[in-house]
Amino acid sequence: MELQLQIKMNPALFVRDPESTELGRNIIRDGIKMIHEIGFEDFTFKKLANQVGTTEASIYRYFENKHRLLTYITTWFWTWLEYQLIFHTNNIKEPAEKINIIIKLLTFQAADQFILEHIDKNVLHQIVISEGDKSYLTKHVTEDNKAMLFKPYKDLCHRIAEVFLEYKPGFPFPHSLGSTVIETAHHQLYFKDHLPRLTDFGGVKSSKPLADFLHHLIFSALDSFKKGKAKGS
Amino acid sequence: MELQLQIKMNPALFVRDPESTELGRNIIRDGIKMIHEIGFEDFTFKKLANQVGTTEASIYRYFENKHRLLTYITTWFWTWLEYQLIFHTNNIKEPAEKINIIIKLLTFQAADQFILEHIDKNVLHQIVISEGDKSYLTKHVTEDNKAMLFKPYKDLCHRIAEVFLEYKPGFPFPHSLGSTVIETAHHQLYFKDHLPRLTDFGGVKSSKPLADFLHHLIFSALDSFKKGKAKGS
DNA sequence: TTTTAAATGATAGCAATACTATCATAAATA
DNA sequence: TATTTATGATAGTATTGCTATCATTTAAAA
Repeated sequence: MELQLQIKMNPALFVRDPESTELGRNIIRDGIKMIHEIGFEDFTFKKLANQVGTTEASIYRYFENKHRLLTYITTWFWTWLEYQLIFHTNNIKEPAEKINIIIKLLTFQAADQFILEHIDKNVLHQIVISEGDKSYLTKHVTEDNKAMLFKPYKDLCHRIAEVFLEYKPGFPFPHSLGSTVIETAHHQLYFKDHLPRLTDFGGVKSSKPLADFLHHLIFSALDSFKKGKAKGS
Repeated sequence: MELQLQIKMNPALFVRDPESTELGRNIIRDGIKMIHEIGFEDFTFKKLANQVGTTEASIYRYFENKHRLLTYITTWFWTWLEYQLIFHTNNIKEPAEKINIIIKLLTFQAADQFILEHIDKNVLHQIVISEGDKSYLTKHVTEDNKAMLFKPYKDLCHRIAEVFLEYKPGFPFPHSLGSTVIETAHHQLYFKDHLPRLTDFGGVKSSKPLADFLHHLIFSALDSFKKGKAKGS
């Protein structure tokens, strides 16, 4: 059986649905490739048009601007990651085990059970690490947020928060711990490769030490919480 | 006594030292103001020139481009924050108390003992929260890092790491915890204001719940560590 | 199969951005 | 007073970030 998954994206993200045509899928595929190669700042629709073998105008028929395309692909990633979480934690009873799966997913150590022909997920992960924050670090966050553009990120965060609460009912910071863990996973990977002195894993190739760090961070935060007491120490 | 502090900046950050002239200081002052008002993406040297009452060309005599100006001001902030840390923890014996001061500083709850006439530190803090990450999330990080542009950030992180180690010798992730805490302080403040569902402090004005969260995160991570055992749980 | 609609290509154009260069003048320093 | 240094004024250029028009190809509906 070959499993073909289609992630339904928020229509507010695009002008014309890129999944509906060959050209649209090429724009996504080469867009991911190109943003990864030259970085979001140097990336332009003109360059992308050349790569895809189409015109600038045609790309604008799919995406309002390059920022929307970035939000599209990062959002795609969040949706995919939430699906991974649901899939991998299915039938698992122990919340502690679920947390371990979350850590594996965030550090990209879990096997993916389905293939998406035109999307290179490792490259996509790199983009989310290096450029992902830029999708919401803008003056139009509030507007974008109202258009529900960040819902997949919030859904993922909420789902993680629920697992934390399942493990430790009454824990007062499940969402903040959730977003912190997601962000930290990315930042620490970025720092490891580019600013290693900000981490303790400089020079290490494996993402295991990062997983250990996240593991320690999460479980110590949850385990040390005693009901009726928000502060540690 | 009026204390006038001059932060010596890495000359690689500028073409001509903006602290050396009136115009330079105006560029910094209005630059901070303007980046805060319209956001880094929409900010241009032409607009800044208009605001300052000078020409585009003159601004280019001080900074290579707007990205360098951003790095200049965020770096200034890190240097200032490290100084604050040194000042506020001076003569304090207990590492636990030092950690509490770090939390206060990161959540901007500590009083500043000196004035810098042309720099609005609250606005600067907002910029570091909203735009700061963009100074190193580029394709030229490695180059910039070699030019030591991020040294102040790394110094601050290292100093925090030292306090963590002082509190808990042998703790295996002092730098990662340091950078995580710095980043988390900023992200959670940003989320609180713009994407509140990613936090547990939505609607709360005070930064006290964030301070509580950071407090819990740090102390649980440090306290739960037992020698010879890297993992929690 | 025809007709009609939808998607793409080709081309043009325009205001703004991100610079670089030149020269004159004003201000500070030797 | 001579001379360096800083700024202002102005111009120019390639690229970016779009929008618009019209012809053509492709796909869907009649």
